[in-house]
Amino acid sequence: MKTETAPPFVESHSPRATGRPRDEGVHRAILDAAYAILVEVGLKHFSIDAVAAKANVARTTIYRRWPDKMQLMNESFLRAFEPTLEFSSTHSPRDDFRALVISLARTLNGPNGRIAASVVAQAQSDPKTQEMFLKNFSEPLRKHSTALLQAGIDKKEFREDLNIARILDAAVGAVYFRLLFGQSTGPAWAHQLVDTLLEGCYRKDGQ
Amino acid sequence: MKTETAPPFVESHSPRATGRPRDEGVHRAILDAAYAILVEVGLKHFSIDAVAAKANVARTTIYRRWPDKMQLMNESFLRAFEPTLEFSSTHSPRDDFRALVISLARTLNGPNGRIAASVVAQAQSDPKTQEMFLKNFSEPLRKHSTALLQAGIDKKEFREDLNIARILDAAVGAVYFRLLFGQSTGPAWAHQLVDTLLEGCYRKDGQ
Amino acid sequence: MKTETAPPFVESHSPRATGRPRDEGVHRAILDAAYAILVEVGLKHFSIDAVAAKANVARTTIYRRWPDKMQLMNESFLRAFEPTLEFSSTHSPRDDFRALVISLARTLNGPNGRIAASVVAQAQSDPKTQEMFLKNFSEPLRKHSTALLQAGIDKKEFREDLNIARILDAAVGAVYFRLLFGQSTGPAWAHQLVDTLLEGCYRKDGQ
Amino acid sequence: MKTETAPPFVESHSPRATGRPRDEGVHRAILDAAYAILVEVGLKHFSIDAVAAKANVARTTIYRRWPDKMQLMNESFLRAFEPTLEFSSTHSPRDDFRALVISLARTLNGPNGRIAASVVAQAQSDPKTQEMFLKNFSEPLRKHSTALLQAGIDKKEFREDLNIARILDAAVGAVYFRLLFGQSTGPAWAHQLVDTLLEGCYRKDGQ
DNA sequence: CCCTAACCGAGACGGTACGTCCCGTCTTTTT
DNA sequence: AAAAAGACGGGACGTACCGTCTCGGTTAGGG
Repeated sequence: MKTETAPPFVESHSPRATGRPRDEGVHRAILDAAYAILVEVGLKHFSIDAVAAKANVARTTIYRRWPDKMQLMNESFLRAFEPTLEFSSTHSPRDDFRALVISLARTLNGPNGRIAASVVAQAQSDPKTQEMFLKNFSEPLRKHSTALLQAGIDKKEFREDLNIARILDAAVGAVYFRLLFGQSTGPAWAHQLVDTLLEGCYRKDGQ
Repeated sequence: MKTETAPPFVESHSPRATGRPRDEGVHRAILDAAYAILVEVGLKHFSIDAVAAKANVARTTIYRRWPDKMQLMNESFLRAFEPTLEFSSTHSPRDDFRALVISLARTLNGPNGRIAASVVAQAQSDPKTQEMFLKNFSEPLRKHSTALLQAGIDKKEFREDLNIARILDAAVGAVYFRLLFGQSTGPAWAHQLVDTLLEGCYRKDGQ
Repeated sequence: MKTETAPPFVESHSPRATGRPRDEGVHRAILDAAYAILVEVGLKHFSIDAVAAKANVARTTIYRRWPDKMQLMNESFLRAFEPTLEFSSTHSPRDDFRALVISLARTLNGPNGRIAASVVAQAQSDPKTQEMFLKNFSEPLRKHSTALLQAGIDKKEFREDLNIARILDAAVGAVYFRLLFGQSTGPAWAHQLVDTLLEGCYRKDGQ
Repeated sequence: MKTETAPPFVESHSPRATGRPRDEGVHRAILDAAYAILVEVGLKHFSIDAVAAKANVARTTIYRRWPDKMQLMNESFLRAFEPTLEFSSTHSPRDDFRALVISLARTLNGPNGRIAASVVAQAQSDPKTQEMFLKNFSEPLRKHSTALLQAGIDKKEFREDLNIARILDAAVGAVYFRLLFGQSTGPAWAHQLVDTLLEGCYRKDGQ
């Protein structure tokens, strides 16, 4: 009877067994170009031709790595937001939550905001983009936030019956809505938002 | 250089005295077709050709009335949401607010939600669409909601220092975020959302 | 008194009932450009892009009129050879035949020869081209030649059992073979060819 | 005393003394694949990729041996027609000539005909192919045929002033023309052709 | 018996051209 | 004038091959 447990963390995609290896610089150049175009001239002028020209790369080279425009944009988005996912954890749940929301708001207030908005727009006509956004970006953040708020409950700081999911819907939704309609999500605004939301989180008794 | 853009809502003074008058039925047929296409096959396949074909109308006829694709979509959106703007007012501010949010959530949960999502997507590369959405749709709703919540404060039902604007950011943002990412905004969810938000609105004393 | 005879040669395809009529100058410009490219730089560099550029026309305009490269080339060929189909008829069958072969040889010896060679090449991977060549170019010429040689038989100038089809195979084949392999088909050569072929056509008796 | 066995002039046809020798089987596999593709799916789908796939060989391996597509096709053609060049010689010039033409017609009537037609097509945009065809295929056959007809003259079987070159132009041209336009060159047809041509070759006196 | 140069597979890369889909403008006839 | 029909210039799409260029892994012969 072979239990035959597969090795726990094997990367199944054997990276490169044969053939000329891909030029990593090209990869970077393309993503950089894609990022720059999205930020500078926007979604409407984001075309494979434009990216290829800006990256000094043949159009075919792009198609060799990404099946279409949308996938390229998705990866461009992911790369732009990868370093963003550093969550700081302190003692205080409310401070952590505040920091998290403000961090999100600040990020989306900068150039990366244009990328995120483009991705959201694209997601309206591309299920893959939608899925990517949720799975690779939204859910991790949500998972972390949930834990954070739960800690607040455990510490008796927040109400026991707090509906964590809705608080997060509200916080994240508010930030995105303003992003999508050209309204800044600066620190002052973000502070107000968090304060307002936290107000409903505390315990009614002696606080 | 004929700009020739007829205003969406005809002013009372008729500028032309001669020539064949515009067929009003054609106007409706086009908007109906635009609506149907957006709802049925989505933003990606929304093209002037498709609308013209579905409306049994020549492409020229569309361009005579709308300067481009985007304006047509905008008007299609406005028409779809015009009858939605019925606000019911009862005695209780909290019930009114609840009703309002649930009404918005329900509307966006139906076929009209696809239109709204398309408009939001388009707004990312078209300032005019953004402006239209804010001015003709978002602001009226916001104005009404603000009054509603203010009434709650005046009635001493809500905290005096309630940040109305942020509560609305949160409520509206949450609904749109879920709309944009394919998550339903059904009544149960909407109820939870409102309950959670209201929790932070009440006065701390005996309520 | 109007006898009202229907026009003898009505084109059944109602040419253009509605819509903006096609610009005939564009048609000419495209065919001219196609012709020039085939003659000057040859089949290998004959591309839709090149033709469009030379004709100062959008690529799409070409595709609106011809389904693909090959059909364009075919029409270019037909137009180049249309004025060639003037057959002169004198009293003497042998002179007529001689004139015909020499005429064909001379035509193919000039710039039009490059077009014809390109068409023959293309016919090897496109049945439509093959059919077009045979039906619109080869057969008319063959039909006329057959009549011509038959007249020679009727006049007792040629042998009664003359195999007209084979004589034509030989004459036409010889000209094309030389065309296809870069050997000139000048008048001297053509004369020799015809003389040689005619030698087998005469009656054996006192002639 | 130096033995100095260094070869005075290096033979050009032994370029490498070291390294892994080329696999002869690969050479055959490639040419077989090229032949098969040309015969089965035609010139249009004859691509290096297709040949490589069919031969189970890397594209590089092909390019190491042939500079480009055209040269590969040329060699494929030559190999296909190499064994064809067996000329049978009997006593009778007219029979030999007849046999020769029929043999050519029969060969081109079979699968090899597709190769030959492809080569002729390619020759229209590649001088090297043209030269190859003439030098390696056409001329040897022509040289042999010329000798054969000359023998007929010498034997007083054919006319003294017979224009051998034109007779050959006619015979070969006729066969190729039919090949290039999808008309069979079967034995019956070939017989008729030869008979017709021979008719003009005989002496006028008592034969 | 190992060294080494060439072979072989695989595939990246810069390119060219293809044929398609829309865009928004224009030109013409019919109503 | 409006309306239908469709030509036109143009931009971008994604695909198919071209011929060149690295790679890692394999074979023989020559030292």
